[in-house]
Amino acid sequence: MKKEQKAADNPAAFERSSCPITNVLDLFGDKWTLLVIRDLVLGKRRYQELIVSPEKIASNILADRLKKLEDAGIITRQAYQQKPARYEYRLTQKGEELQPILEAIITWGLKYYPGTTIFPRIERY
Amino acid sequence: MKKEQKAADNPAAFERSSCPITNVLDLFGDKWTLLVIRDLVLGKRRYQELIVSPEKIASNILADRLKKLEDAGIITRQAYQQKPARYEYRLTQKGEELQPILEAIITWGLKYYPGTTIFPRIERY
DNA sequence: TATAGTAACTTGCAATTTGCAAGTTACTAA
DNA sequence: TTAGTAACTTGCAAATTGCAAGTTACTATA
Repeated sequence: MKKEQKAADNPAAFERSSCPITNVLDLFGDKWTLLVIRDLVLGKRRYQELIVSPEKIASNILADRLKKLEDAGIITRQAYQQKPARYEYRLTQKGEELQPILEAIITWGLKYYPGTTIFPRIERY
Repeated sequence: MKKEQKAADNPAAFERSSCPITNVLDLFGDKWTLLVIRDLVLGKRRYQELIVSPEKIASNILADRLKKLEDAGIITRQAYQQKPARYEYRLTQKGEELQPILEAIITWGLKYYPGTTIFPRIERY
């Protein structure tokens, strides 16, 4: 639906409605974004670390999701070297506070998808 | 990616990986499915009740999501009259147990999307 | 008998997103 | 000069989303 028509119904200028769930899903409602958050929680930082996962995320999808998360203030992108510039991604406070959502999903998933197991955190110095 | 190649990497035959989050997102990782669950939690039962929401879900998307949720055992579809057959949808126990996920999303959403408010439950007899 | 209304969808198709796989950039190392 | 690396971008086919009209199986009304 056109943004202008939704705006008419929606004076506070949320994208689809004033429901918090709707607004969260506007950012996280796809199959990949919360998996990127998972991997950052587990300690991955660099693009090459994030691209390696059993789910085999496509590199244009990973790049797209990282950009959206950065724009939303969920993660930061920081250079760890200069020539050439290379970057690490970290969760912000806002991003860290997504963990209860992941935990609730894990709780439900472990119960209803027997045989699933939580992935280990990677060691970081 | 082809299902056969993923199956090779994935002996327990999960769609993408053995992570519980991944499996939950295989069903809920889109912008609409958790909103359908929200509306069922709020007491909506019939298709015409579910189709009316500020987010203006498309009727083919609603039908598609209800079918998927029924196939996954999250909701039931029961006739409330016979001629013509007309149906109500209810959450199963498995579906009710999604509420902690919605609650975690709401908690984060209320904090980070100021001005959002939780929708009221509808009165039911 | 004809017409209108209702609820629960289905359909055709355009627009958008996903995902494959190759390519690009800006460096360093050999 | 060539190869390697990390972080993406690109072109394009396949899949999904979403619009809006249509269908089905009934009942109500004139």
